[in-house]
Amino acid sequence: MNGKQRMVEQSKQWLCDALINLMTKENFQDISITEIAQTAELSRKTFYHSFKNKEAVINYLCDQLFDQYFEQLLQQKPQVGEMMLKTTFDIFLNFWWQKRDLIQLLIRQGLFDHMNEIWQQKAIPRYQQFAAPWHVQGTPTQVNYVMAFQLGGFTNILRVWLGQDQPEPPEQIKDLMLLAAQQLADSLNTN
Amino acid sequence: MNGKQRMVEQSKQWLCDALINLMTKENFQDISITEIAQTAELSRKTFYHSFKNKEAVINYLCDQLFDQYFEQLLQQKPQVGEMMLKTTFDIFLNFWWQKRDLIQLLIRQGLFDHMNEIWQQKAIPRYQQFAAPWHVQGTPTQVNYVMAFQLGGFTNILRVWLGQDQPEPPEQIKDLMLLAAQQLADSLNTN
DNA sequence: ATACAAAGGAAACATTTGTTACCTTTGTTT
DNA sequence: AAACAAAGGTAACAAATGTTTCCTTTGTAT
Repeated sequence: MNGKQRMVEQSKQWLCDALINLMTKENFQDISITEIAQTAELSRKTFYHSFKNKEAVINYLCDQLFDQYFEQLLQQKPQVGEMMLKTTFDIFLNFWWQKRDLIQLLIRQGLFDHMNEIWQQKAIPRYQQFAAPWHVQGTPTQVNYVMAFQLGGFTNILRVWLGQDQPEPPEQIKDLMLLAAQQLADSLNTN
Repeated sequence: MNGKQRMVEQSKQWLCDALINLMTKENFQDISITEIAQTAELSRKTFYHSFKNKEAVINYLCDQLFDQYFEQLLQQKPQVGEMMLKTTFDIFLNFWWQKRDLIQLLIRQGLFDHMNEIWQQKAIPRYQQFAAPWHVQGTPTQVNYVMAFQLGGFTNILRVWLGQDQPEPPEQIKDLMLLAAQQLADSLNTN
């Protein structure tokens, strides 16, 4: 990354930070571009040079979050076989526990689904080149749906978990998630 | 419902229809309130009387969809025990298959998560007074997470399914969903 | 070192948004 | 039937949005 690009990225980051900062005090809807630019000590022109609108800032933020998550997942690459689901849960829960302040802010501002949209769009292609718990056998279509189901389940647990004012520590949620998966499995076995 | 209320509901419905109509031709972001009002042959004043903004129209629409779904679910109330999960899948898939044109429109316009948000918020309290497949034993917290997981899974399958130009017929998806649940169950049993 | 391209600032601009004031129409109540 | 309240229409309004013009600054390339 050269100096020019770094300059742009820096501006984007400042605008992001400004928006997050404002969101702790004010409703997302009521925050104006002028306000964001002023807080970031940049001109409105620079805002519109960096982003299309307010939502695009959230997109950028979520993109970054997602990339961080995937980086961490690749480092601690869960091994296929036993414990894989548990390890994946662990990485998932610990990552989002670290980011809980930001996520709670997004949830309170009604922007969680915005994140979810980006998450789902980026996750599906990425997981296709990666051994995930749902990567068992099956046609590509089957894998896709199995993945969608589990990914949706994970994300929604995240929503419920961090949507609370005082979320439980990640270890407790891990047990609850295992129970959730187990109960689903049981409801199949009664047929 | 008296005539006055009916009048308001009628206006809301016309505005809804107008927005849906415009969304088939134009990007949601680019549709102005003026345009919606003109298409509905009502004044901007009436729009602002009925809704806070464009998003509120989508909320209203999604509220209606949700209520319709739940009505159908209560009519065909799946019985606890065997086949419950399958019956629930059936109702779910057939309902959304009927509504696929609208859902596909929402997905293409990036409004699926908007629907998801409303869905999740309304579903969790409702399902608490209703025997659902995840209503097995456990503390309220446990039931809540089990429910969140499955609900998120269902919704995300819906996204992937109807996000396609030519979605498979519901029967095929039902098999895929059962497979998804089964594979999750299997990945637990290998531990 | 100079020329060049990309980024930022200032300010003006048309549009859109959300709100308001005033008036007319319509359904409800007594 | 008369009075009233709620809804719709017209038109004006301030504020915010998104775009443009012109100019300055700052890295990059030759």
